[in-house]
Amino acid sequence: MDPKPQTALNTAGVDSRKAPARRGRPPKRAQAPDTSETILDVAEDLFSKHGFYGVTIREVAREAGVDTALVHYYFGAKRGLFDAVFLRRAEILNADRMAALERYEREAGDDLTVEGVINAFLQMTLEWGEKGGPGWKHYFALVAQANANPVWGGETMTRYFDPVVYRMIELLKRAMPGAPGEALFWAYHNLSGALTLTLGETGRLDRLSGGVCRSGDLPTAYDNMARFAAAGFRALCARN
Amino acid sequence: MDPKPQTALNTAGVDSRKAPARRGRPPKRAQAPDTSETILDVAEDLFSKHGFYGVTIREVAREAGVDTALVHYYFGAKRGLFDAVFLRRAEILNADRMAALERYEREAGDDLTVEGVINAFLQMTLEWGEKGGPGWKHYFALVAQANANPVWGGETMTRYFDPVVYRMIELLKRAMPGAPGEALFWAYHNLSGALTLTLGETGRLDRLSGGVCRSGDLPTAYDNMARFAAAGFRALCARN
DNA sequence: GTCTATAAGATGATAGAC
DNA sequence: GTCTATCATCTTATAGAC
Repeated sequence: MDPKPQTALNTAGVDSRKAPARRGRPPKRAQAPDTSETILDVAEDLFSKHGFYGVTIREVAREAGVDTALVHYYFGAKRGLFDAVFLRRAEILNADRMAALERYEREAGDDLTVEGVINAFLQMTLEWGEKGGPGWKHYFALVAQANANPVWGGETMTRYFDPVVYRMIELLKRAMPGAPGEALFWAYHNLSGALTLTLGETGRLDRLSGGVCRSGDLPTAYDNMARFAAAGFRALCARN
Repeated sequence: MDPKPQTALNTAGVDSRKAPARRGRPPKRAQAPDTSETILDVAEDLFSKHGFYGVTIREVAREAGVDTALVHYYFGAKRGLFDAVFLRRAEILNADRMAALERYEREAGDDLTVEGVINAFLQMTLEWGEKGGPGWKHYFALVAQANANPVWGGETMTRYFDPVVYRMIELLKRAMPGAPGEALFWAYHNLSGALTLTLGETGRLDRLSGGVCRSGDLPTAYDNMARFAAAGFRALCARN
């Protein structure tokens, strides 16, 4: 029923990510872009564009060059495929973001700043967005839509991404001693909206600005987002 | 083929909105919650929860208590139904927001402030969200998802909502003389993300904060959003 | 305006051969 | 692991009666 459990999916090779130096016994199927990864890549692309109900198993199978039965063989029901897509990069991203926050904490010592924490929090989405290839772009577009979904969005985002948010808020509390917890949560809510809109790269800003600003210009987008959010956090957390 | 053109849809009664004092000849079918409005209400609810592909004409018809053929009779293809849902409140909202900005412009005279402009921009989404009933909540959830959609989101948001954004940016230029146009667009991008996440009321913040903050507490959400965004606009637009 | 009936095709999922 | 074949169901959409 479940020949390839979801929790093991992320151990397979991920496009564009350099494999660490090999130690001990080689992981299973480490040599080639295997079939299940191809299916996940195709599903990720299609789900990110058309949503869960807008994609058929047949389309995924056709684009991946396999039969529909094989998709069911690997992932069970359609929902299983979707969950596997969501989980694959979530685990990588979470580990990376947590490491970035901890690296910043170490390097900053007692001189934590709001800007520094926010930059550390945003750093890995910028890096994967810039250097992760189309797979990561599709994934981020999927996360952006999950964040906006009123039915399962809140629950999904909480389940996958809250731990790293708590870690960031913890550091922000040290950067702004005395900041009310409520204000930190509300400020994060605003940053979260800005971040997921940026992740989506929907092109709206391009049209609105007549081409002056580009959704795909991630360094500029993140620089502006970080400065906007830092000022916003300060404004909400200042005692008055 | 099109017995009820889309541009006329919004002239029918909208739930929860008080009709203005009647003048001249009464509008067609002003007396009852007519069938096509019921269909739109049901479709709005379902589309906002499950997206375009996640809703079937049969579901809409069943919930509305009519036959599927009647849905096609009023709105043509499924896409026509979706567009009609989207357009109905967009026209109302645009007129209201534009009026709110112009009212603020008149009242503020030469003393325009960043906070004032942002509050005027946000005012009507807060009011309809608070007092518009479930129909407006569903509509806002739908807009939130449109804003996050990478395929048609950018184009859709531009088409429906850009005029009022240009008006706001124009006023912000007067509140912050010398602000670079690029910075204003990037700042708006961040506000737009925060606003649509707020509109979605996905409940994520409730879980994240352990109940301390509530997505449905709109006055608090808008107050924090306005202060967050005002500080963000100032930070990005300051000459340095 | 509203319904019945139905066309014409797509869908998720599985059993079983290789 | 991979494919063929197939089931039972659901889908959008329309023609035509009332």
